[in-house]
Amino acid sequence: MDNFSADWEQKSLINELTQGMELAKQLQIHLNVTSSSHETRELLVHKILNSYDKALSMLKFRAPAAEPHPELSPRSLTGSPNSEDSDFDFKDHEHVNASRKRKSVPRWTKQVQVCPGTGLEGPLDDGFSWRKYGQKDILGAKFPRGYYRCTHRNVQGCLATKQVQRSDEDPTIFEITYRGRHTCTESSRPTPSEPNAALGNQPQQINQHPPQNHQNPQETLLSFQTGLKVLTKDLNTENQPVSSFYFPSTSLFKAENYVPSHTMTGNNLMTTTNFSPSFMSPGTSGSNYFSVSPTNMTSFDSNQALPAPESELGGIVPASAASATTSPTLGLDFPFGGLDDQFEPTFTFDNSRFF
DNA sequence: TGGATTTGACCTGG
DNA sequence: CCAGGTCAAATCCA
Repeated sequence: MDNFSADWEQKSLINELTQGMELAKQLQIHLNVTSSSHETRELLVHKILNSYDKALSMLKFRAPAAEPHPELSPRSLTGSPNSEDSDFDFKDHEHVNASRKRKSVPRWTKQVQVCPGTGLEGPLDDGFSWRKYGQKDILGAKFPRGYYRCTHRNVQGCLATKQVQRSDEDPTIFEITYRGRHTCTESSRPTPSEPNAALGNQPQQINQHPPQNHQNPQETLLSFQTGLKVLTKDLNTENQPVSSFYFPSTSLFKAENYVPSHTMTGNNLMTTTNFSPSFMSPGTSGSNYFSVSPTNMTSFDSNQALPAPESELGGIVPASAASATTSPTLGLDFPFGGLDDQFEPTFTFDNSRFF
């Protein structure tokens, strides 16, 4: 695996950089062509940024072979969660190595901006069902942080959790940190039939899990259209270890998917939906699939990807469900008033912070 | 009535 | 010791 991964990763890296260069060339051409629309240019810019972002992520994550230590400890459902969660932070790179011990749970952050006027209440619906289990005031933060876990935790043992923190500087921005992958099956994924998913209003989430390719771009897109903007800055992911059960073959599979996925995504977004360029921000299409090291990807796929159409991230939102019932579901429910109604969610992944 | 949210207390890591 | 994260009882809502 190592060899394969390393090799694949290197190729992917080269591929991303090459792609970025090609896109830059295209952009240059478009800049000289009056007929080219602003959107087109912006789109190219986003793609370029995305490519570089991926490339950087690959370099950053090139970690020691990632290996998922799968510790599947089924953490006792009741047990102190900390163990798992505490996992590790990608925040510090260094920790990564050190963290080897801990099983880390994949973790990635997105920033979602909710724009007023969109009518979205919850900022995001990532397609998963989340249940809020806590809220805490964070030092230095104006707004409290909300803690959510997968609704199916008890039933299916899905350990995915997410934290939603509203930005101090811009209340319309929510930083969502996802941890762990969804191991639950469809339950979470929003089925068309499900109210959650269906809710058009909901902001959809945009989850992006790194690894994923899975999701229906279209669904996502639709959601997006609703009003979300997703900016994915970075993603971090770790791989998840847990997946012992995931299919072995993944790597290949992923690899294949991986590449294409971007493309697809990008295309879909653009063609299928009319996203505003902004939407496509670097993060967006690309970001969704951001770069995750192959290794990681592997893991992800299996887990999240599939199930998760939800969000790729796994994260976000139960809201959907919630939305149906209560706004909070999304996970963005903060007591503070109402932003919700009117924001356009933008997701941003920050890998940076993890590095 | 069941499921979800709220919220203060408790636990854990740095 | 402190801050972050989770638990769990109380409460709310459909």
